Amino acid sequence: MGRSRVQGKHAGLTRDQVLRAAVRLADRDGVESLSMRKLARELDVEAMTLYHHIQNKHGLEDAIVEYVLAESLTPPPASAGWQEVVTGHAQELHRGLAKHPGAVPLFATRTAVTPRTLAILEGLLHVLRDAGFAPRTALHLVYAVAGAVVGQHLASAGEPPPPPADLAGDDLPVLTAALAGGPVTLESRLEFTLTALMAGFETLLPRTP
Amino acid sequence: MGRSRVQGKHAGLTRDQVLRAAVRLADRDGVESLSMRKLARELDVEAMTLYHHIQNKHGLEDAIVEYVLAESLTPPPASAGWQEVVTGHAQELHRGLAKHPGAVPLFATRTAVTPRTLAILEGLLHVLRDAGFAPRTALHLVYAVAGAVVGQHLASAGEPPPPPADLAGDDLPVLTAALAGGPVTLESRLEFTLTALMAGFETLLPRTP
DNA sequence: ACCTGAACACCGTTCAAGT
DNA sequence: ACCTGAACACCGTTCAAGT
Repeated sequence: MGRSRVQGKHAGLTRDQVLRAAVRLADRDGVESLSMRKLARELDVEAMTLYHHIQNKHGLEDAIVEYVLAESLTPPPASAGWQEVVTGHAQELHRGLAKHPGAVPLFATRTAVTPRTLAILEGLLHVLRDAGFAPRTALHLVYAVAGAVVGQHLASAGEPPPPPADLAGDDLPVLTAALAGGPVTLESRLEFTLTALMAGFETLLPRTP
Repeated sequence: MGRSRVQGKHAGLTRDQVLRAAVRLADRDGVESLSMRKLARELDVEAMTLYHHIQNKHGLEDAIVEYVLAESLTPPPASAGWQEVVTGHAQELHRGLAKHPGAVPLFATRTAVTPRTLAILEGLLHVLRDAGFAPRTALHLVYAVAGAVVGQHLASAGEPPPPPADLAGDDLPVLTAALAGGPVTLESRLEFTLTALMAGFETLLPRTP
């Protein structure tokens, strides 16, 4: 709002426009096919122009991850139970990745450490510590949940989920039985993993009967 | 052993040599910098020669994943407790990834469904079913473990593990406390995650006192 | 059969130059 | 300040040709 922009030729390409276009392209065609030149074309600009808004391609990838996280994660409510807070965080992360499937592979290699994500992390740790977890245990717990969510997304980000049911024949009876109810979906895998993790976390807590 | 190789010029580049060189280069420089041309140079051969042994770069990446898994995973002992079998499998996967850090990012996008990996999966499912898990639950369990191991490896495959201790100041007291004992390592994160998962799995089993 | 070389359509990024 | 165009050093892959 209010930036006067009558200097050059196209005038006024913002970093935010660049990032939004990058996320859109990644979601449409996949990150691996996202190139500086293609992104520039999409923005009706020369490729070199982008370097005024981001450092380089690495920086663009980091920024995409930060963008998705900023859009998805909210500070945890300080007055809720730790189970609620942790599963809520997992769900936010899950929805963010589901909304931006093209960005998922970037979560494999890049990490976004921003003031905002650090503040959210601190919020989670605070709730967990108040619930009785030691600070370091709480940090491990958050890493475990985040790693599980990202890990399950990545596992289904590749090719279409391999339906090895046909290959099975009679050699793989238990696998065949397991797949009889249809292919295992990302959602069901994620729900199972988080349920198991949460149940496991409970056992780490000192008894409070 | 025994293949006569006196036909062309260099004579006798095998697929296995190609794969070994690819894994070595990936571990040395990272997958993202692994190129057909570089790999060919390493093997003292023209880039196009590689296409006689692999379909294309995609195929090479799949083959690297298969190579690492074949090297790391063994069929589970049929006569061991399910806890032993599952944690053993997780450890094999962990060691394989630790031995080939350059290949780790590939596990994010590619999946290796070979007769061998399917047989190992069936072995795991068999043990779990005998232990009282429903086939589909067993499959979810294996996916949860594999996703956790890969997820934790990926989380630390990126940049040097972010040491946000200094950024913390006084705004992030619980995080600062959590990091007081030094940075959280891949090993400790993995151990915590697997311990929590295993504890969670126990609660899914019908009581057998 | 196995390997080569030139060629095509791309990349990310630097640098000097334009307005 | 912001944007451009040419240039450099790369890519993966096709294709026709060599032995």
